[in-house]
Amino acid sequence: MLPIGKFAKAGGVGVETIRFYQRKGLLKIPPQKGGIRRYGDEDLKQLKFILKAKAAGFTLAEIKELIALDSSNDRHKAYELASSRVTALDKQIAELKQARNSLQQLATECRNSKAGPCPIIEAFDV
Amino acid sequence: MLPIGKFAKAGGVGVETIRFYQRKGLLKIPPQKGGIRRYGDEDLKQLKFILKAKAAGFTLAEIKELIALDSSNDRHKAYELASSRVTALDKQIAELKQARNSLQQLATECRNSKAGPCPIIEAFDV
DNA sequence: CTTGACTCCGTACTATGATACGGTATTTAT
DNA sequence: ATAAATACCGTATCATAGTACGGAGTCAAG
Repeated sequence: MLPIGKFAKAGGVGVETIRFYQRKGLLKIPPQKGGIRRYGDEDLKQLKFILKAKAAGFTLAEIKELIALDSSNDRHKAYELASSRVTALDKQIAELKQARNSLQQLATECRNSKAGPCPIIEAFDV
Repeated sequence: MLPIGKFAKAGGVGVETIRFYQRKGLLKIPPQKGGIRRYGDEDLKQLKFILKAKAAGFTLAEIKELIALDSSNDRHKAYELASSRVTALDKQIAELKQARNSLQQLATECRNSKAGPCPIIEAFDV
């Protein structure tokens, strides 16, 4: 049973982030021993859940929803949330790829051409 | 020469966004006719520059830098900004792809399996 | 048994990118 | 010529995701 500092370190986040998640209702407040909260494996699991979902692009609000589904075991809702996130990710990835390729193109042109205005600036200019 | 409302519409943004960009120094304040600002082609070009650069993932602060480069014509700096943005985009795209694929996998599993706990929740849980 | 590290709590502040509000001035359409 | 629609300006507020601060309490090691 870890105090908040070690718990945060175990999750790779700051102490204030833990407290922030608690205030947001994403992490429950564990039982206290003499005013000091002690965190166990379940809490760490929950924290890692949050961090993984975050890495998948879920917002904290969506993560809160997912956590609620955990109790209700509403697979359909979970499926929908995941699917719409996949769609959103696809869109975002496509956009970023597009931006990435144009930008790469411009950077190369900028390096290869000596005369005239910088192609990078110019491209955004038109 | 358009007033701010039509100018904003022409760029596909809100009036307040124009004013916000002006305050941030991204858009210059055009000459006024009796207290009312009138926007021309150059202003629209500048606005579209900002929007395109934003779409490429530049922050407003970076865009401000790019705009400054426009005047100084510092190709080397522009190349560096673009390159580091390409690198950042590559990293971001890779991460999103990873997240996307795991999530897709989970969504499929969730739909195909009937028994046991929801794989989506479970995956984040472990 | 004290000193230093850690915790708790509430509140405030940060960054980013807008968006809204309220009062005044100006423009435009009828 | 007057009323509705716009514009101007400064300030405030929002959303998201934290980060920081100050004072009081607690814990652990020498």
